[in-house]
Amino acid sequence: MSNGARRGGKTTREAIFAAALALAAERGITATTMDDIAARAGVAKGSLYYNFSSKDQLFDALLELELSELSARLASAREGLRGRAAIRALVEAVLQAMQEEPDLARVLVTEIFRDDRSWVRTVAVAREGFLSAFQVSCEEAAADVGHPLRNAAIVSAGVFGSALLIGLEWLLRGAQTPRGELVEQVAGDLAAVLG
Amino acid sequence: MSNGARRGGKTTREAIFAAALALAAERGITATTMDDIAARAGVAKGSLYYNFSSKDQLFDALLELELSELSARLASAREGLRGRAAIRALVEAVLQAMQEEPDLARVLVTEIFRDDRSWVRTVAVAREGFLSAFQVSCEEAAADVGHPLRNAAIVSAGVFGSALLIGLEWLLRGAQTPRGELVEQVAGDLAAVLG
DNA sequence: GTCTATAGGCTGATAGAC
DNA sequence: GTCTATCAGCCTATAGAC
Repeated sequence: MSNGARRGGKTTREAIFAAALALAAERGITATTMDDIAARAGVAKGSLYYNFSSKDQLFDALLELELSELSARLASAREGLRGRAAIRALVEAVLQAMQEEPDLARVLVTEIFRDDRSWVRTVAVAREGFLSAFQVSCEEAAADVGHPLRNAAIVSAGVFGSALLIGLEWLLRGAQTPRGELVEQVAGDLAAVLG
Repeated sequence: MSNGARRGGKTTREAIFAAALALAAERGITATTMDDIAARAGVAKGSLYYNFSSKDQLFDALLELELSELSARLASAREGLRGRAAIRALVEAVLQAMQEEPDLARVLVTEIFRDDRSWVRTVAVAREGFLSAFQVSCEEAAADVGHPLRNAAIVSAGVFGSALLIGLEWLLRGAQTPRGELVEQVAGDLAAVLG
């Protein structure tokens, strides 16, 4: 087949990515072998090395693709909004992403704190992008209520951390409450509790 | 040597645990080999298998030990306190643990979301213990301000998540602000921002 | 572009001396 | 209890046919 071969509607590259992401979510990247990926993708191992120069490079490319899509989603969620409304939209976008791509969420959480891998830079850049989006909105929200932040970077990390664990707990419980409602409820509850 | 042999003040078992934890923090458990652990601990590989039946069992024992110590610390931090004061004490205890044992923090974060390992139950039990400590205090705090929680489990997960990412960001920036001050500041800032 | 076959290195685990 | 020596299996990566 010519470049961009298709298998059941997917290019070979896409099939490889899908298999690699699913397996990495199940057992972690290190424990995922090239044989596993080839088998799940329905291609031969040789095709993996035709499309990617190594296992590390495969996962670096996969993470870069997924992270750039995620960044775009967060950016568009915040578009046209500011302050508290923007924060709520960002949190809701995080929840939506976790719900729609739980495999990606799991891989990111387990890889985002590692610093010895070849894709550290890819992940670090994305992490900072997420946090800075939250930080801008947090500073706006604080200014809006006349309460300037002393430690904006740490506060926005806190908001991001809430969003992550709230998402995990929510998914664990079957994601019953609708996203918008959940964000509204929990934001109010957290403010009351932290006072 | 008789049972409980010592190497530089540590029993062999302790030396093995210390080496295993440090290596797992650097590269993850899967990527840490028994040869690495033996070399860093200054013992022969045979001694690893004399003290533990397998690599999985070694890490299960390590995590169980560390998690039970962590649980005890959180429980004693909350002792005699309720509501907001208890929440602040819990968050501060989390920050202290992350500061004093960054290796453990990193390993826990990366392993806590995996569900295919032999130590899942060990980690899951600890996770639920942490969250329920937060949940009790959150419900008290909410009741104290006449704002009953609609989703206590999710809200307490949110508080725990804040504590985790706040701790990471704080450590990343050199842990300059003293813990107590940081918790007080950030709790107020978060409440203002989330409104 | 995709396949099969195979090389070469590393890893978990065991056996047996001391 | 701790050591050294060694094995059997698995994993990344390459070579070459089609």
